[in-house]
Amino acid sequence: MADINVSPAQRRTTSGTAAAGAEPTGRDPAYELIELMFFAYRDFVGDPDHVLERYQFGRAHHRVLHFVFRHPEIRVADLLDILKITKQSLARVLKELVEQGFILQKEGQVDRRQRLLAVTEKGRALALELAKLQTERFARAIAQSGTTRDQAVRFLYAMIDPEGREDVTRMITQADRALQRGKER
Amino acid sequence: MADINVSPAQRRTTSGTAAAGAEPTGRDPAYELIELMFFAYRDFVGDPDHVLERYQFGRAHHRVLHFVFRHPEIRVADLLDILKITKQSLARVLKELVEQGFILQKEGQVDRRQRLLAVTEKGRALALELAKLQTERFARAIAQSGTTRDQAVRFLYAMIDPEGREDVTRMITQADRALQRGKER
DNA sequence: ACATTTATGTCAGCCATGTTGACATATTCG
DNA sequence: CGAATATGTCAACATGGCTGACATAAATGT
Repeated sequence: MADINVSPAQRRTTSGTAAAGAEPTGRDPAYELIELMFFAYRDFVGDPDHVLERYQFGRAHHRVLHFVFRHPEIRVADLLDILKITKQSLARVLKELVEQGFILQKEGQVDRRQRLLAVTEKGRALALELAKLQTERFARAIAQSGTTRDQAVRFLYAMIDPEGREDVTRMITQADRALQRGKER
Repeated sequence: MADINVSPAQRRTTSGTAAAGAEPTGRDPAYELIELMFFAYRDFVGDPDHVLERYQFGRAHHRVLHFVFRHPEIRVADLLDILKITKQSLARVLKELVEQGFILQKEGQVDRRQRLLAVTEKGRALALELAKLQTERFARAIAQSGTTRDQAVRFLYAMIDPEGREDVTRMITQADRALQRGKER
């Protein structure tokens, strides 16, 4: 309650469309938003970064751990598809996560070529710890900015390429359901 | 007007505080927001990435070019301070930007140890092109999400570490003024 | 005036994480 | 059975961070 910050927006009078004598070549660049996005993301990933140092892990490990946590028994190919990296890149970090006991691989039951990935209890704990850090940042940001959670969701969603939105939506709801099933069991 | 998208938020009923029989260890992780932020940022930097390929530049070049564009005659030390990288890292990309005529360095008038950095006309053009791509993404996101620009600004601002906010605010307003002076001249 | 500090540059090497290309293995499928 | 698929692995390379050490020129303090 104490921390309603003075935001840069309060110093602004106009926004967007140039009223001054500029060329009519589209709209004014939104430098403020661009830079805020840059710094916001930097801090957003900064929290987990610090924790991951404990295990000599980097952001790549975080991403793998997070999405494996969110998609228990995910196939390697699907994980690659989410991360949009090559299997060689994945192999390096995945190897370390497996060796240190955060993730385990098991042979697929229906298709034995598959190496299904899932987090161990240790992996779950770390993934949760990192997610909570980021969740708290969002909670603070939402509260302090006077936005609603849904506004933030809609805004970030709309920042994604239109072609990719459907996939992301599907992915998220699917993960939510999978995690829900895990809890019930 | 045609493109009011169906956002993931519309499928949700509750949000945040767990009503189910979970442990009262803080709030539910905001996986949706976390992942949306990840994909939003990926696409946000993706646009410039494609353009930069033309010059064999990467994101590092983009960041340098952008902040030099925004802070004409910036000192090397100040640029390092904004980017939070080492001078050795900066040197590599800066060298290429100078060699290819996007940025020029001039000796400081008052303190001749300084190498003040500024974009050339070519550099300005590229920086503007990239900024416009990102601006369009924001404009779309704001329009389609039914947020206001100020809401977005306040939200992103509040995502930044509290300790860093003042600096960011100061930096942005200062850059705005510098750019304004440049226009008037 | 001279010693110190400051602003910047540079060399060398390391690390993390991405890439491509080629090839191996096991399994499934038509 | 042969082709396609899922995965793993080896080797080499690119990018962009990092540390440490050292060099130079200019400013600054006593």
